[in-house]
Amino acid sequence: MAIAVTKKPKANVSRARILDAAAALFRDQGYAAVSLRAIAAAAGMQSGSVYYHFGSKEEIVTEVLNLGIERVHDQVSTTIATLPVDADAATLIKTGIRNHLKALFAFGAYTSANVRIYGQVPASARQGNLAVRRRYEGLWDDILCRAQARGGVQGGIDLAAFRLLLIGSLNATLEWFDPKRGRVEDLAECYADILLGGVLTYGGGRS
Amino acid sequence: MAIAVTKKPKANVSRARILDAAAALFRDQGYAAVSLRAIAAAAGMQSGSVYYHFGSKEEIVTEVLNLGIERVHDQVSTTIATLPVDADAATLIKTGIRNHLKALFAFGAYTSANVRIYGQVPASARQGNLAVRRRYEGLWDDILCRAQARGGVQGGIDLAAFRLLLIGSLNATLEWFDPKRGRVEDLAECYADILLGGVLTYGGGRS
DNA sequence: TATTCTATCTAACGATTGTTAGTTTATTTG
DNA sequence: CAAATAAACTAACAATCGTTAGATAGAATA
Repeated sequence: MAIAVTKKPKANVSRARILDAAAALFRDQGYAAVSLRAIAAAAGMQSGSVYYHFGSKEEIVTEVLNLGIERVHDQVSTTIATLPVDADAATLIKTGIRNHLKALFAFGAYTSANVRIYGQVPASARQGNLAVRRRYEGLWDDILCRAQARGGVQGGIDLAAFRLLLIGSLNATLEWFDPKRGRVEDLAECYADILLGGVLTYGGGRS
Repeated sequence: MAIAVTKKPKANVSRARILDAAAALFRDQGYAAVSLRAIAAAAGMQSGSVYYHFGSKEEIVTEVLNLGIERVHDQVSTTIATLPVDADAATLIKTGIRNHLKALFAFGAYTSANVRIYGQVPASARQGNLAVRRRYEGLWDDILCRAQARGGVQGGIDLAAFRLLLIGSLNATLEWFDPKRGRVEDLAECYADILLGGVLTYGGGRS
């Protein structure tokens, strides 16, 4: 009988195609401008068929929003976990920045859609995204807190404000940086240099 | 006869009401989600009447986009101009940051709308906003270049990247900062401290 | 006062929206 | 092979969309 593990294999493929199509369309045109017919067409099916996989347009956008954040969360969380326990503040924050940016552009459709349409999605979809959002903010709070505990952060720095500045500036790169015209690693290095220079105590000692 | 300067006084009032209403609605719901009927209702008229003042929905959004940037431009440009010619790098950049944020929240509907919907507006509206955008980027390039000439900027800093990081992080505050719960001046101080500490040569010398 | 212009309203147009119901074709299971 | 389930299709629904045309008030002008 082989191993009957994968249930409904074809449905999962179609589901993924719908989500991919929706994410790309939402990113480019916004939530309301994208019709279910456009999503269905981009996924290679008729509009009615989409309702076999999702209950409503709202359900689709909620899943797109969640996937956008979860994929960045996983990438940052995983790579931070590989660092030695005594990693210094600069290494911690730099690793977070590099992998946030990497995930941002690797899953561009979902992450761009999230950044762009979050503010204009139905309230219930925003509500459905809140927990995942909070969880990612918590991950960064942990990273920054750990960096501070290692003694590498300036005294007067408001960690919550720094987290907002950091994530805000990283997400804004989606609006101008083209990964085909430059390496994401270089972008990360550049941003980390600027941001860390203002936060790390031992970043001083310049002329 | 008095001075017959102001032509069509009532039309200008209605025009402004339409733009105000449109900016707030675009900010909250995105471009496509806002109907002309909703704009008209918020401006206190019927949908057909809007077409007396604007030729199309696209024309409205183009003007909203332009006003959003122009008002920030004017505020920053004006305040920078009042600085002494020998103002140092920190003063220059800090003044830019403070007044960018002040204008951002003073004209919240227009500036938020600009930041949020620029990526999902018809191509022609984006095209109509390009010149104003470029002009504001040029203003910041001038400020940063002048700061560098005054000798206050670290050697390795990529000024173009810094400008993108700076404006990106400032605009992102629209998504979380509430001017009713905190002073914009304090926000500016906090952001300037973090951002400048990483760019200014004389920002070093910490423990 | 008669006329013209300004600013608005009303009513309708074809197109498109999210969604649903019923049907048909593949695929899996017994 | 037969029965059952999965996954798609077609066609239509009421509602709403941007936009237009023509009518109608009020204000300014002559």
